[in-house]
Amino acid sequence: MTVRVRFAPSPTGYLHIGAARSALFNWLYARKSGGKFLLRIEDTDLQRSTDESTRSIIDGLEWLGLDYDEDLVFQSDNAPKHVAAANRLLEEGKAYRDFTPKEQRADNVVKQEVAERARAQSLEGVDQRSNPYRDLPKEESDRRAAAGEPFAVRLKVPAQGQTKFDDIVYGPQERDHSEIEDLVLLRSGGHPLYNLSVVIDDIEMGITHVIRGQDHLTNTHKQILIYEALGAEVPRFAHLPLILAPNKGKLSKRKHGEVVSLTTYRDRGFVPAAFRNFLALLGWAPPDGKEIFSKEELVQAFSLEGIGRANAIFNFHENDPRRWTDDKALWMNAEYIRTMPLEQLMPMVKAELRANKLWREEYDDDDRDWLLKTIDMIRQRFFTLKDFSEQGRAYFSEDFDFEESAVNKNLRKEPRMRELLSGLADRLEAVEPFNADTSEAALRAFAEEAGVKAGLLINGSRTMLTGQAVGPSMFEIFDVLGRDASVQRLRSGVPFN
RNA sequence: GGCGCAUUGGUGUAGUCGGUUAACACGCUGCCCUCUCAAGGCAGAGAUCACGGGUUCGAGUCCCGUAUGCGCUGCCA
Repeated sequence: MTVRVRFAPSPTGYLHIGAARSALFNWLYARKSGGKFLLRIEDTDLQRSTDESTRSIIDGLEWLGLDYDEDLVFQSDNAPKHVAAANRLLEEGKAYRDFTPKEQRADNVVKQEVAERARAQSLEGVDQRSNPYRDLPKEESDRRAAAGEPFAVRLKVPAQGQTKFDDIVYGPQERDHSEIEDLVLLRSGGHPLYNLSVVIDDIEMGITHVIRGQDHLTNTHKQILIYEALGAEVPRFAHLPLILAPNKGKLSKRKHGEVVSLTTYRDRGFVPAAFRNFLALLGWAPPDGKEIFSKEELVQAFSLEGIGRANAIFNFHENDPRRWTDDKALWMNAEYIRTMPLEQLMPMVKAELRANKLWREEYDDDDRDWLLKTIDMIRQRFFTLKDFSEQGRAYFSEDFDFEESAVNKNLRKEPRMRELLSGLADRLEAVEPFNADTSEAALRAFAEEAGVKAGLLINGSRTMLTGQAVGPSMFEIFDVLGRDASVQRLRSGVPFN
């Protein structure tokens, strides 16, 4: 049997990182087992679904490198099949029409209301099979329907027994039928509801393994009931632990903002492979404790058995811009940026520079070697791709900013600094050839003659040339920037004004 | 309220059939390197394995209970 799995997001907003991880795990399992990874957009909630959201889901998957097989499926296209299935169950007496007038609920208070009603019911000991229409004679039901009376269609859950399944992650699960209400399959407008739709679509698509968030663990029993009523084969289930906010609460856009959106990571300079790698490690661990994985290695190492059961906390710091997302994610990204093959990094750097008008066409031919050398030098201390155009700006443009603290520390403290640097510029101008070694020799000699520590000139030069107090070795900067730019920047009085 | 699931240092995780000082990574501290900052190397702080019982010669590992968190309990998905 070939494995067929799917990622089935509802297009009601950005792609949540938790959803992205579900997609990843499904994809990994499919690739690992030589199966198919399918994508289905669950747009049955037409009010809330948007094309834009669908677009962002597809973009997000592409960014993460998760390619899907076969055609994209829109759940709404299958609505007729869902209705047909419900009608079949109705015909077979496995479902019934509920003529109870529909209750209107405001979406924002529904959680609370539902919980309260459930509490009240459990206190009163309400029987889940007590719906008066459950055993309405077929003739009467047909007659009332034909007369145009509105009704919902509910599944006739057996009064006795229980549903069981063996979750690949959470182990054996069972639930008594008495705890499950006769769930609604079709609402009174005739629209199919989630639990029906997923099941029909999963059957239709030949899904063999359902890998999804743990929030569906208890829903699974209802869905199994539908599979059974339909006489369909029940797939295997693997539920994933949830990703929680630092306060152990639900990670939501409303509360936590952009950190939960996958596109944020793309827009803020993450390398897709790095984020994918980070996501894989949230709730899953390989047997050998390895942490850095290429896509292929990840596929190779992945197994459903390695998935943990406890929810994971996504540990970001809301009020600290430097730690705006999980430390480990940031570290992982930096690790990728400084160690990945340069050829793979370059297209991303090019896009970043281009977006900030720092790209020059010569970088593709005449200055290619210079660019590679420069990128290789500065990438060592960068955390995101953004750094190439921000912290790295001085390497690509004469128009860069001086950090106030750097200027104070490295330039203003020494009153003679301006003349010293100007003197250094004179020396560098005479150096032949001009490179890291010769510029170092020249600077050290000049420092000795002037009676100052080399470090003073080195740090001063760094700030003059890059606007910053930190960065690569000064002599490598001289080498990369070249004689002309170096000398010119040393003489510019800009930061002193 | 009911039902379900979970609980190992700040975070992510490892801990096989129960067996000496609970492991790794991120983060944190210090030292080395050094022109700065990283990286790298070294050292270190931080966990009575949620709590309470029990089984056992011995429990993070098995059993029961409690607490806490999360999920479900909807004509939302």
